[in-house]
Amino acid sequence: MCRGQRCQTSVARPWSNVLTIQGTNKPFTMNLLAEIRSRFADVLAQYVEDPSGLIDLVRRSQDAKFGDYQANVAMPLGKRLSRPPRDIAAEIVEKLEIDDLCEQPEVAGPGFINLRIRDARLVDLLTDTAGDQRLGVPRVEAPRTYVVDYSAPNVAKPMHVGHIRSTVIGDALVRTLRFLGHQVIGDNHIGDWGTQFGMIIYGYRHFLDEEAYAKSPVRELARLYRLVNQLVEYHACREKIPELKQQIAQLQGELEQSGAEAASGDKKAKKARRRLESRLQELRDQLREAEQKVAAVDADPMLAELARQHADVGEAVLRETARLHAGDEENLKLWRQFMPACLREIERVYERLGVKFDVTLGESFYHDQLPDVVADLKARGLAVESDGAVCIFLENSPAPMIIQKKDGAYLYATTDLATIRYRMKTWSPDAILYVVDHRQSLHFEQLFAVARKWGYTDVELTHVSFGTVLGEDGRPFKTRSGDTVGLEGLLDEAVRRARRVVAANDDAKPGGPELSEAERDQIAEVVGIGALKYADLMHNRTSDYVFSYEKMLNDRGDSATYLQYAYARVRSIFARGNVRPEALYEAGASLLLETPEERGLAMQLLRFAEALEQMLADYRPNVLTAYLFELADRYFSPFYDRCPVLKAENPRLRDSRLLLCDLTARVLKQGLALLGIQVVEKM
RNA sequence: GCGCCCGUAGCUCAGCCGGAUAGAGCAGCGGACUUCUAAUCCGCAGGUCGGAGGUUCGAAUCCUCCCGGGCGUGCCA
Repeated sequence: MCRGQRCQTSVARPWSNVLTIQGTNKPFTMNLLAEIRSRFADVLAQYVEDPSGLIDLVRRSQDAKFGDYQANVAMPLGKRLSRPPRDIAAEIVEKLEIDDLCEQPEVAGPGFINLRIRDARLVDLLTDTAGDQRLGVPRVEAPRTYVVDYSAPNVAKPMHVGHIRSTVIGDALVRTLRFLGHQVIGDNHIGDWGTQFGMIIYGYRHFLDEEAYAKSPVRELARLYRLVNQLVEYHACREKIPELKQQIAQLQGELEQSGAEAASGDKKAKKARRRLESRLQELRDQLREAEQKVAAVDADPMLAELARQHADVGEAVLRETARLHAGDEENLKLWRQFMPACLREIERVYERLGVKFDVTLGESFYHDQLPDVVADLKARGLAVESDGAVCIFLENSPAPMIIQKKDGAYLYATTDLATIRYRMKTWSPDAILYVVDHRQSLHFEQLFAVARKWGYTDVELTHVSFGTVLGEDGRPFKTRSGDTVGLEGLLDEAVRRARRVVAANDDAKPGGPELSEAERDQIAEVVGIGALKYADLMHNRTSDYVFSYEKMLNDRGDSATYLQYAYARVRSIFARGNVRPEALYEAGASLLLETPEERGLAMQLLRFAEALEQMLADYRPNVLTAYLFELADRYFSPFYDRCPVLKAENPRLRDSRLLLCDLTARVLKQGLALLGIQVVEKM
């Protein structure tokens, strides 16, 4: 495994067996918000039949001056019961049995109920949290079985930046679901049966450099893929260019005609004109791209000659692919020969990213099940032939789902259906999550609808969609020919930048550098990879993702680096003070929450479970990154700034603050771990 | 044409099944290192939440229309 992981060996361990919990015997795990909500549910049941809708209105307060939690239930109730909301609020407060947990609730404004957790309770709860390996995060009462379908690259093609999102988001979901006690099967549904193998097979037959292949099969296969792909594109582009030019000319003509109408000020004409213009621009971009690809080959005499000799390479590649699918022995043999190298290639990237799958069942795995899937759907009357293709027509769907082409070939819809059937039969999951970009939302809508009709009604099927990877120009990211931003290159760049910053920071330390070269390397790996992942996870996944080195490798502000640094600073307090966290617990250190900073930090630490629950409610890792950043920035920073730890006024206060430090470190570490991001003890 | 998504500070974004004064980061300005790591902290400035209506005690959030952008839409994945 990568070097980064070894950095953590001396990290604080949980020590739940050391701590004696005072005042309670129940095994402690508590989601504070959930507890408060359940108290309210009891009271609300007296007002409405089903309080579940109202219960969401019990939530965390935005501002400390409104207490820790607030219930906004009185206003809608007032409406429903035609009574003054403030009266209802007062009545609810009267009936509420929450005295053990909170101060006397206050009614404010139009009927807000503000709750402040009792300091003594806060101390108890946090003491329990400190003694808990799981940091107060309960295991779910009813564990579910999840299949998470993520990453899914096409093997035999180099992985690029577009693969980051699915991989990183999926990994975070898998880790977090598992931490909460669910059973999770992480499945990498790789593309291992597509046209790219036709390309490689063709390349292998015509352009193989045997010496290079013997030396590094992966590299040679990648070269063959790129070469054949370039030739195929060359011919395709050459064919397309006249067409494009004609379309452009035609559009220009239309545009000139529409000019007069638009000038008349008619709104519709103007709009139509704008649409024409943008379509024209699109075509021009396509033309420019095609011309560039052609020019790149023409400029290289060797390539140009190859292109001339292999004029029908596009057709030939499809033929090789079809032969593979038809079970041709020769091609199958080559496929089997290539696959291990291809798998090793992606595995190397996953290892570096620290991502592990439980199963890797790609398209090829389902290949021989496809005829039966189509036959079954036909037999049930779900699928019918139309224009020679086998289609499934759905209500409210703009197009049918095609599961077999008129030439007999299957499509990825077919594979996806076979995959659902296999997963249901094999694991009987309660939920299948597809971490796939949002451009495929129609496909999943149809897929899920068909699955329901097919009889799989008892499973949650969710498309965990995410935004498109955009280039710096704001256009959808595309690999420029010959200038691919490979994923590995990106990782290298991230680590290289991190290495520079690590070194600079270490050199600038007042007492002189503290890190060896090897340590610097380890830290750079953890920091670089962490920055990359965090940049992705911190955004709402539904937003488009603008690819930018600057942003992805951000090491300041709201970034993984900031959190890792916060962790290292906390840990350095223990190093500097020569304190083992375990010793605090053995000595029975207790908490004192006397300043707003200490209380605020304590409260935030207690909310870890809430953050995780909220993250999983919509499968949104950015909820957790936001929680962690808030913990470090809004709560820990002021504490660190104003509450001296090692130089606290007295030993009791010092120990209390050390406990807060330890908890902060553990929550940061655990939270980042759930995001697939590591920490280091020193940076 | 139809469908889905988006429009919030100069830039990048959070907040969106209605809640109290709309938040961060970056960039800008001003401060803080003989002090538990300055990859830091403290402070200042910055907004008609694309526009117009509507729903109501309350709208960035829900509804309608409009403007602007992206994506998808019968034989790619």
